[in-house]
Amino acid sequence: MNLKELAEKLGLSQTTVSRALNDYPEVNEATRARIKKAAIENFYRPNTRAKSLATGLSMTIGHLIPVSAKHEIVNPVFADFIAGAGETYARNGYDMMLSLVEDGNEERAYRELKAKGSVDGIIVHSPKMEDPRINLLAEIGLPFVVHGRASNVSEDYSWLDVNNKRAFSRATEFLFSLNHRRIALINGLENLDFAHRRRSGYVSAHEAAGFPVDTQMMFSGEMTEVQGYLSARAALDHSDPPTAFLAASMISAIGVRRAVHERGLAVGKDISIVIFDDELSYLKNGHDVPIFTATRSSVRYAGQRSAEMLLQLIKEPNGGPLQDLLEVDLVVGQSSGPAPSKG
Amino acid sequence: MNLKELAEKLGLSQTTVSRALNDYPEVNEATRARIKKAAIENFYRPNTRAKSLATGLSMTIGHLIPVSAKHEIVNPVFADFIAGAGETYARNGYDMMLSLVEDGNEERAYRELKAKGSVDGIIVHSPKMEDPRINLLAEIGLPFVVHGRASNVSEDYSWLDVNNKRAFSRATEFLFSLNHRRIALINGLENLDFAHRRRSGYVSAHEAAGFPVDTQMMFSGEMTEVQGYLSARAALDHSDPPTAFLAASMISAIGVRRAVHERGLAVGKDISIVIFDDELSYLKNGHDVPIFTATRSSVRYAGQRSAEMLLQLIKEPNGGPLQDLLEVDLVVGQSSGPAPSKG
DNA sequence: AAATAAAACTAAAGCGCTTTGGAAGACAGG
DNA sequence: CCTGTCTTCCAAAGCGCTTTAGTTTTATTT
Repeated sequence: MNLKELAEKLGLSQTTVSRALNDYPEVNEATRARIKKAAIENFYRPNTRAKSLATGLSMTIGHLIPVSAKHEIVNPVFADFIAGAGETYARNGYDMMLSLVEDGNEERAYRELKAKGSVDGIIVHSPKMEDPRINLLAEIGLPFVVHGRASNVSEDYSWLDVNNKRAFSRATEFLFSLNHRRIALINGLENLDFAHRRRSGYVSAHEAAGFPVDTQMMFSGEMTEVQGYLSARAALDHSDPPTAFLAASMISAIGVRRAVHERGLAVGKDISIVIFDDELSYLKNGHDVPIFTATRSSVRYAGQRSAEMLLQLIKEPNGGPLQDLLEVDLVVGQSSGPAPSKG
Repeated sequence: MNLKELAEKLGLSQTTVSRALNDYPEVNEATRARIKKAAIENFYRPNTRAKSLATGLSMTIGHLIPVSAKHEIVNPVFADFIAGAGETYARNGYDMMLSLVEDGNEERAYRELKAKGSVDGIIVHSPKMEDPRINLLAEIGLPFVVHGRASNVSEDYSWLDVNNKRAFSRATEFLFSLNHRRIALINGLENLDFAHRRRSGYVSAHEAAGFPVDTQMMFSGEMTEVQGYLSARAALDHSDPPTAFLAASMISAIGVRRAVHERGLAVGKDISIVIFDDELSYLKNGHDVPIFTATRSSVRYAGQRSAEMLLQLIKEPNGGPLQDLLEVDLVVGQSSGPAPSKG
């Protein structure tokens, strides 16, 4: 059933029917009611493509997921972020389009999206430190919100980020307060902006406290279980091993824990672990008592907020860049304790 | 730059330009070359909405993710499945649309998708045991492929599934061969079809071997770490505790391992764990030696294959239902060993 | 009752593409 | 030179909607 058929059925013009359904004022309330009733009864839904062509709005948001050809990893926080964003889109009548973009193809992909008119706005995932995509998108003229930030970008742009630096300095300070002095950092890939900020939080806490940082205790890689495991093993193999680990995600930490157990060490006693917890729905940090002591911030909420910001930006393109910095909670769990006294 | 402008620039009609770009024969090769060159130089991309309206094809595949309002969990295998499917779509010029559909809203959501004309086909995720969506989709008349199967469905439909039953009977038999007789099953939600099949594999292996099954050793729930942990704890609390666990996913198994460690038991020695491994990119089952003994099947590949099948189905709607049953590998890792002798 | 304003409706254009149905030109055969 | 056949191009319709510009009907005022 399309508009024409519905209009004929009602003995009205397409114009009136369209206006009635879109709540324009110039239509009698009685006829509007009649039209809406008929629309429901006939399960009429305007064809999105036609509507989109007529209005110039696609009512679709694009999510561009960078995939590196080398390490084909899908960021695990992605699923929960999408779930959050998806809720917001659904509530506002927007669709969500996903594109996997290979490293190096980004510019073409973004320009194409604009040229093809398939989205009204974009969420940028996993920004790199100096991410060319941001200047590019500003140039292209598509509204966008970055999940995270990029460090050395000239443009003023819209973003939603977690205060990664503060999260990691707090976590580091917390471990200091338990007398840990040798803390291994299991970080994400440090060409990604968030990992860079986390590292800087870790470093600045050391500097503020006057404790030395040892680059040999700083590990960086994909945030996988295996990477966490391998890094932790390397750290524990060091002649002066750490008494604590600071892990960038629940997943890395699971790898760390595996390495620690393998050595016959007890988590929370011999070795403390503090993590950054994105509150992934399938990897919750325990049910009552947190498994890991953590700085916590819901990535699902981040998805929701980012989506809201983007829709706002689409509605008011000159509303200026929107920015939101989420603070983390520090929750104390079973994985941290005072540093074992030497000897 | 749209078609009209490009045509004017070239001093040709829209018809000719359109035909040249779409490789229709009735255009001189010289002019075709000239047109294609100009298209590239001007970064011309046909507007998808207009094209879609004209052709009646949306060139978009819909993925409908069921989300239950109660347990807001996003299936973790989803990200990798999407990554696989996304590759295939990109290669074939298709876009991917994601919709989160709340339990109970499914019928409306699916009919809407058809009525709005926003997709050419659908991938159905997480089929329940008697999933009404399948008959519904057949009725609606949208091509679809189910990732998994539904058990009691009258229609003959297209699906791609892992041989879950065989995977779990093999895993069970493997544990039997190591003299385990008391094996706890940590399963997914058993109203989901795959979990049902896995259970039936576990049960049938017991029956074939003549060993009794104890429903108190069978656990079912969301496939989260916490659920794995809680189930394992309950199993170990039993007066006659298991010597082995069969876990439906890497994630559940991580929870199981946590519970086992908590009791001071050693995995692979006191307690064996065998898992079903979807080869999630961020939760690989070890790097050289597998962490867990596992039945293994790549969900990313499943995504790729499902997408290929769907595109095939769209191309040839009468190509009959396509079906593919993937077999698993059994890989032996560090988490399994002979059952400890009693006393 | 006529004049005016407001309300309720409609015809048709337009969004950017594809595609149908021709038309014009080139070329060959008789 | 005429006819017929290809080849190559084009004008215009159509996809299903929104929206502009305009018309008719109803209500309000004088």
